[in-house]
Amino acid sequence: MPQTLRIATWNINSLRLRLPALPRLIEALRPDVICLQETKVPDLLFPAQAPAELGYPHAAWRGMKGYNGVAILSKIPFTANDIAPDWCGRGDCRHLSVLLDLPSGPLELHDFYVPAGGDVPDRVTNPKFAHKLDFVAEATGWFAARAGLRRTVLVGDLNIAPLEHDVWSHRQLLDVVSHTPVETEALTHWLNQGFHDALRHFVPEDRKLYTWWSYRNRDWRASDRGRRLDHVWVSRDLTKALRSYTILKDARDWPQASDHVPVCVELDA
DNA sequence: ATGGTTGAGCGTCAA
Repeated sequence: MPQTLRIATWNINSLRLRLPALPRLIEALRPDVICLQETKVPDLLFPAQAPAELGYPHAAWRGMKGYNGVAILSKIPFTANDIAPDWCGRGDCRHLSVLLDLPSGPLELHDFYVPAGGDVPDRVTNPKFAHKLDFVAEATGWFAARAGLRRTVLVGDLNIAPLEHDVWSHRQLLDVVSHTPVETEALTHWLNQGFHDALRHFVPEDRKLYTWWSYRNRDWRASDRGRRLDHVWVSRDLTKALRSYTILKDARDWPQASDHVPVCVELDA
């Protein structure tokens, strides 16, 4: 009887503001591990007692003032896995990795928050777009150098919707940051360094699938101009262990909702 | 082409 493991990922867009929403996520998804992005809280101001109070006694965080920030909350013990570089040398708190201490052996977990990239999809005139492409290229190279990836799960807000049906209108978004060919090709190249797209494992590529809806729509559900920016990837050896997925679309209607909704994948671990 | 909204934290900047 294999033990199942549920890993959730959510761009919480301010941990302190949306801490009251975490019990709803937990009730709905019952995750063993929660990976958060855009915590927007410096490490010294992180509510250190909150994870244990929520039933997640093992926690790690990497944050800064105002922007970015990632955190991992876990029911399962883990050890820090500080093996990655300081991406693009910026110290900007976009990645955290741990080794989950499972009965079947350690499982390597990566929580990423990829730069959004600004508004103009041009690396020459827009330094934020250059940073995004450089970040993805550096991450791709780093995983490429670790050939033979196994027992590894990568989650997070990757800020790129790679497939045609990961956006509401492929044609209208080809020039919009998050869905430009240079980004979607770069993300696919990163994925191909030993990973399998766990959400598209369950949902055929010709079906629309979103995890984010802009705040800038009066009725997000009616207009449904979504994008799939949040991802769960597993190393190829874990493909056969995938059991189910949930995109918690209802969370987009929670009070003071994040513009991203939680995503959860269950696998035999 | 533009604007639309939210968060951090008090200027605008980032998304």
